[in-house]
Amino acid sequence: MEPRSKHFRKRDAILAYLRSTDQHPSAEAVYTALKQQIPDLSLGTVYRNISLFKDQGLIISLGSVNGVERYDGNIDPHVHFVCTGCGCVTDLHGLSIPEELNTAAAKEADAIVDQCHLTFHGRCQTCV
Amino acid sequence: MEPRSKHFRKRDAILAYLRSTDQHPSAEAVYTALKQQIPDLSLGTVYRNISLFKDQGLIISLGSVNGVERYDGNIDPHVHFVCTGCGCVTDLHGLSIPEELNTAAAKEADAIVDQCHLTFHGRCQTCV
DNA sequence: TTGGCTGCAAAAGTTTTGCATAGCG
DNA sequence: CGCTATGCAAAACTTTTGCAGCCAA
Repeated sequence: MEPRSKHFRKRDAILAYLRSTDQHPSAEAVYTALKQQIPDLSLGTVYRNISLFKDQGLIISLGSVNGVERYDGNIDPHVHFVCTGCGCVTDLHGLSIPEELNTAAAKEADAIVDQCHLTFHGRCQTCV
Repeated sequence: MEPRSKHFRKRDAILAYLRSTDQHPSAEAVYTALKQQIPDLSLGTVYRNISLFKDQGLIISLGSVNGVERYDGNIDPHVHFVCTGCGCVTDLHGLSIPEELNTAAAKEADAIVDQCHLTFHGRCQTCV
């Protein structure tokens, strides 16, 4: 993505990074990764922009893993696996969430449902 | 549940409370609720015991809602709805997680899967 | 006496926020 | 000249931890 202008350089970089990786990084991880290319980036800016993206629906939060919130720039519904050992998060693209669950959930919860997260927890191969 | 002894009075109370409510409380909420009956309860004790119960598999963590971790004393697999407005968490007992997803997930993740969380996010009736 | 549970308070870690500055239009 | 984005540092908040006291065996 071409930066819109110098003014949005950092905001764009943060979103681009979240979209480019499948690591489901934390705010700190985004900061560390971008700090190399953008030395004057500050952690506050990362948090502020991530919060913005979340509100705008440009990214989703996967919730906390070991006390740290993780984010996903891929807002297509998909399934996750979280390793309770190393905290890695991987996509399970082979699985899908049955379509009928969404409407059934909205009906039973008597609510407006806008997201559905299906997450498996366990131990990855290196952490068994 | 009858307290085993004075020695375990608080531990038992915390677990009993988690099992008795369908509110999916945070540590602070457990503390506040029990503080009335047990005035000398401390927040550290709640956190310590909750952490213990989690390790023992007596309760499960539902992840963070608005930056606060929520717990469920019902360890039977079931589906949740989380309101992004008020942060309330409700059980959707009418839905179930398709059995075949579990084995498929373990296979694709090439991992040992021990938990599966299916959570819908949206707005409850009072928060629409 | 020993070992486990707890209160209390300090510490640690994460996330938010206030303020001043700089860049864009 | 506003308005927005940002750096920096302080603050807020949640959760963990060290230490001393207490109770049961």
